[in-house]
Amino acid sequence: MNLPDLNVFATAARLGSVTRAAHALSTVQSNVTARIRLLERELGVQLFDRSYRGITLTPKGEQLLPYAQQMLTLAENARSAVSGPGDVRGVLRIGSLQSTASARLPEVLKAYAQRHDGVDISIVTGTSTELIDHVVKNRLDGAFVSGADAHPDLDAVTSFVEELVMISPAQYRTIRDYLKHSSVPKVLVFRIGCHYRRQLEHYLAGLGVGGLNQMEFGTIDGIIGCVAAGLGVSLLPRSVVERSARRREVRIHTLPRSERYVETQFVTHRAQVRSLALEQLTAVIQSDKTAQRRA
Amino acid sequence: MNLPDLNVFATAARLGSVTRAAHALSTVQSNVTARIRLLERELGVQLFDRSYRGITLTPKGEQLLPYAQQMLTLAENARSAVSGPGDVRGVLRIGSLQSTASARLPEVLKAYAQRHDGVDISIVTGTSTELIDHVVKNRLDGAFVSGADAHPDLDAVTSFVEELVMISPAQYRTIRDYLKHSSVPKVLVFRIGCHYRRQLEHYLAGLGVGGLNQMEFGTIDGIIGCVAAGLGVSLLPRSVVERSARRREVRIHTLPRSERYVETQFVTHRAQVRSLALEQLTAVIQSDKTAQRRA
DNA sequence: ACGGTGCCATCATAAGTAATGATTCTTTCT
DNA sequence: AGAAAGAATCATTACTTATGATGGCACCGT
Repeated sequence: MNLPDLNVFATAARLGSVTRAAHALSTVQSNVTARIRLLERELGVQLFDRSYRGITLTPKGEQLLPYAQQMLTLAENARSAVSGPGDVRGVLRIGSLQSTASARLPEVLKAYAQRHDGVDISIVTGTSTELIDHVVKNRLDGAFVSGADAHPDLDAVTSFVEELVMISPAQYRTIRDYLKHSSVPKVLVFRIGCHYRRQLEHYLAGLGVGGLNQMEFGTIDGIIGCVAAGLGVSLLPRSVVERSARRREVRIHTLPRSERYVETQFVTHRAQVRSLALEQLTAVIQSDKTAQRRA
Repeated sequence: MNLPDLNVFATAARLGSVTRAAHALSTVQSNVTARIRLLERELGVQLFDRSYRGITLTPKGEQLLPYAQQMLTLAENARSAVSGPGDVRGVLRIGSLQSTASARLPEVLKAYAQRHDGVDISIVTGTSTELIDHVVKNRLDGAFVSGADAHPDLDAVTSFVEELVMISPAQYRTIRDYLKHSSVPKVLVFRIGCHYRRQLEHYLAGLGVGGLNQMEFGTIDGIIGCVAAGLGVSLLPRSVVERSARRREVRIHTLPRSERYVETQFVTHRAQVRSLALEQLTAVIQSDKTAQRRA
């Protein structure tokens, strides 16, 4: 087992294709095949299932992948610890809530990219529960989530504090006003699992509203648009609403203090070896946070 | 950077000699030299200082070593995760208090060796503070210590609960009896830093005895012998005293409940990748503990 | 001072591994 | 059936690694 071969393995696993891995590694297809076969022979197990459409990891391959990744990041870290950072490169797989992605991430990523280009960042969005699962299962290097209820396998740092606001069609001046006019309030939420939804339910329960009529959305603008059109209300970070092109079409209701704030945390796997790129990203998040606090 | 070369590097670092590393790895000296030089060229730093007596790590080399070790244990772990454990081999560097080493370790090591031979274990003894430092600095894989005051970098599991007893020359029937006859009590202890010493001071302070006259020893039998000869008193685990050939020559005083027990813990580095051999050792320790409890 | 000893570096050569490009095999899509 | 996409195989070339012999350096004992 040696590191170059593990790198070939990990790349092929990521790209799902021998040919594409060969291109990515600037070598030829037959070589990638040979390296992988060597690994398989050495370990005595099949790592990939081959098909006409490419390759997919076998369960054994899935098992090997995290080890391979850790060894490779350790090698990277060792290199830069010993012979100076050089330019950090690699891939960071980051997850984010959609609201964070649209309102907060651009700034963070811009700051990050300015300081450290050479790192490719891929962002996937999802609900907190999904993202946390991905980080735990090592399919993401880190994620911005809400309410990471102190998961034992995760490290979390608070990255943003969001003010939540409720939005309603523009004609209602207060939330009670809206509730009065719609016997069963309609609530527009992101996909199920989103943390904001619980917050919203809790708040409305406090106002004596029980059964919610829920609609699920994939995009922020969809939600705001539908609220504007009178379809229902929603709960979103103020930063998201303010940034929307359609913000004049809805009314923004400030929430009582106790319900108002929600923390977005950046979570990473505790037991995993942290790549330099990831260290740098957390550093940027931290500095962004202090900048925010000063403002 | 590849794993075989890192293994050469780590072995050479451990043995402090190119030639001996070559023997240990069943290759030739010139090859070891070449592998190391390749690593040095690749990283652009000097890893060893060469002298006529062998080689020693440079600071850069020291930096690299823990990374190399982690990658190598990860490779081992990966291999056995994917293609079954095979036989685990390697080196475990374990630290122990001298009292634990003489009274408790033989049993543990015997149980371990029965189940998993092929692992070489080296035991070094020292005081808790020394050993903890070694584990933190990664010069030991684990250590049996007392009073590992929740060091943030260490994981600790309680491995033995020792009953401490005081021993005095045989003619004194109680501790007070001894104290009456010697205005400044002499206390025989292991090297400074030993946790038992604090315990003893605390206990004697409770009996109204202040300034202790202390003598330092390197061996258990030395202490017991000197106590027998009337030189002073000491505080030791009952298991140690009972096992001594000279136990009839001293009197054993049971301590009050509150001072009686001390826990020996097995500590390991929290952030370090754990080798399989180390996992197995902790497993043996755990099972030994439950066996002990049942007895 | 001088040969002996232990240790590392260097070098030419042999042995072994890895990369390439061309070709073949397999599976699906049209 | 033919085309397309993708992986395996293979002979060849390029490169790395291992070997054993040799040389150099710093000490040690006489």
